[in-house]
Amino acid sequence: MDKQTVTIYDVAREADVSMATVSRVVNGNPNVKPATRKKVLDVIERLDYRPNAVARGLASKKTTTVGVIIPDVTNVYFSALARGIDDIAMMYKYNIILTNSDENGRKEVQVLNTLMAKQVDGIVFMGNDISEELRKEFERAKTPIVLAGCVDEKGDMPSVNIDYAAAVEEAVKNLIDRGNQRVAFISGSLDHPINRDYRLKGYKQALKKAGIRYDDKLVFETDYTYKAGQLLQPALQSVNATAAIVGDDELAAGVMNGVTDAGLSVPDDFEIITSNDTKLTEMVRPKMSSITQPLYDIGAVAMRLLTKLMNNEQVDEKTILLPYGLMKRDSTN
Amino acid sequence: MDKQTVTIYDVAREADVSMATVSRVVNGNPNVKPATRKKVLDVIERLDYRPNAVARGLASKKTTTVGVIIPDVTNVYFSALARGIDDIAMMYKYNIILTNSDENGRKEVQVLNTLMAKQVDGIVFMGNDISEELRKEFERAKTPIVLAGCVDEKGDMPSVNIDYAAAVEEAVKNLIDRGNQRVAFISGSLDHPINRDYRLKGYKQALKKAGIRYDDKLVFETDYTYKAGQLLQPALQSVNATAAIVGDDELAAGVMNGVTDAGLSVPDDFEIITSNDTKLTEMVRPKMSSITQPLYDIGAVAMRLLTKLMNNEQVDEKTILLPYGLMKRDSTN
DNA sequence: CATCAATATGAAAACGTTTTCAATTTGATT
DNA sequence: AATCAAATTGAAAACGTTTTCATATTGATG
Repeated sequence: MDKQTVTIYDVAREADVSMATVSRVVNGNPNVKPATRKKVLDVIERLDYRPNAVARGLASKKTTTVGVIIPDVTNVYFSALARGIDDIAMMYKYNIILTNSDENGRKEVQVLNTLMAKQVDGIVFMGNDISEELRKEFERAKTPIVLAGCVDEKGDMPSVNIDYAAAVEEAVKNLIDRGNQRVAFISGSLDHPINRDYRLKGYKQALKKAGIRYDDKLVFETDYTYKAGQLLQPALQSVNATAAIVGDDELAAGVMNGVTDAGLSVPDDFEIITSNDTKLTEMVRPKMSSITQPLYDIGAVAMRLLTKLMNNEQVDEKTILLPYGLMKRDSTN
Repeated sequence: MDKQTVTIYDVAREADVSMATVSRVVNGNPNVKPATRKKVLDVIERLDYRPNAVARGLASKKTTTVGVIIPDVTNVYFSALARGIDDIAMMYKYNIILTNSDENGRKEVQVLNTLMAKQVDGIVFMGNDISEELRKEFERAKTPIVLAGCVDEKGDMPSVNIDYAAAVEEAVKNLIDRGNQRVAFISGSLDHPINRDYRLKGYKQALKKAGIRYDDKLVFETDYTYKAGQLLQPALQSVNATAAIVGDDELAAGVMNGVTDAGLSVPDDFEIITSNDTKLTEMVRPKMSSITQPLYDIGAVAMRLLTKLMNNEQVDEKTILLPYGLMKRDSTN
């Protein structure tokens, strides 16, 4: 009934060697005579011995597990990053402990502590904001942490992103160039640095270069949800917006459907550019033009960076910006 | 530089008690005199002691971690289940190690073994098929395993699903009742029991009850991808299908867009019912009618069931069927 | 064949907890 | 005051590895 586990000690006894030797062959240490290695391997096979990773973790102080804090796996943007993270993690023999934070500061702190208690070798953090409390926890953590799709206000943590300001600026310029004088800026909370310090900045910059006066009535701060976007239509109409740059694809889909459901035509009456280029952009009609981001790669590169940090390898640049683009689809002319 | 960790031993020394007592207060064991408890708690606070979960896992043979095998986090259907799993896991103080399997049998087996090596207390498995090899691994695992959104051919593993056959039958009947004589059946591989033994069976049953002859030209076996669905349009037209029951929402979105992009009208020329009721159904236009499944709940209930199994609690029913429904939206008349 | 360096091995000490069992203290009851 | 049960505590043995250090063993070299 009880799990009759076979331990390294059993193998050692059967193979008539010491535990140390078994450990060596299991870990591929070359200092083992081929004959001994074979003998041990045979016993391992015969006994169906599987090393206990927990014991290993205790002894070696390495768990080959990394923590991943994600706002919500259900969100296409984040799950794309998560996939990149997991693939690279697996490639380097790590597993990931995945936890949803709902962007809730308290939950984030708590989850971080659990992960540290579990002795993860590193952490990838995704989220739109880093609360002061969380930052403090990050600082006292001895474990390497990298941010993915998440900007660090103070700019000192390893991170992987695109240049959101430049991307938004380019997108907005694109809309203005086609004659849109009143371009709405729709994003999540402006408390989030990514929105306040990057996207909005790019937006303003584009207006400025085009000689258009900034009008804060055109700035919409909302939830990152489909529903929230859909409900925005009347407000957009009331400020005479003819186009919008939107910070999230689900949100953008909501905006677009709100607009079309109200009888307007996208892109003829209203143009939309969204920000994350998830597969959702291709599934809605019209297909949404978008800033393109290498989502999978952001996760993958973040994880790769983390492996280097965990290995104490020299890393040249801790703040990585990946290239972005602009993909024209059918929500713009 | 090296992590200067404070251990239970440090606390014991400072508080002038034994490790055993510290362990007791940390674990909320009631057999500790209040005064002692306070003394220990104070030292813990002062030293900022954090129990090492790995050591704890080794000593107690419990890791409070469960493994989750998922085909692809990026898939809305599965990520919805995953979210339910994680929430309940967290509620019961478990963490989840999440690994993508890509439905690749070899990878599944390998991942399962890694999870077992890491001594997870339980496993939730999602996937469309259980290969023979995998089944064998499942059987020799001493760890409880539950299937979520995944039918077990042999019917002996704990699982949480809906009654796919009945749901599909009802959906197809719905289409037939509105006059559709040629209803296409579009799903993923028919090698998967869920398609072959349940959905297709429900489909045939509905035809039979309506007195319509089964025509295998109307059965389309394809990938669960948007693209695959989109490319199906010519084939659908060539067999004069006027409606379809589709096994996956992304796939269905592809089918629908393929049809509309070809100039046909949904639902007037072609009706569609999809199967998973993910949020995607609301985002496309027309919105897709769907079999409704309590996705989040399937994950949640599966995890809850797992907690019972892990605790050796009595469970009355190991094969759980959750209620389904039919949601009429705009892809049907 | 003596010597020395390299190569293989093993003994035992970590790693940081939980848990068992016995010992001690406490408090209530005569 | 004596007794006994219950409540608290501590010592030490797990848990299953890795790793250090010393010891054998081997092979090459002069």
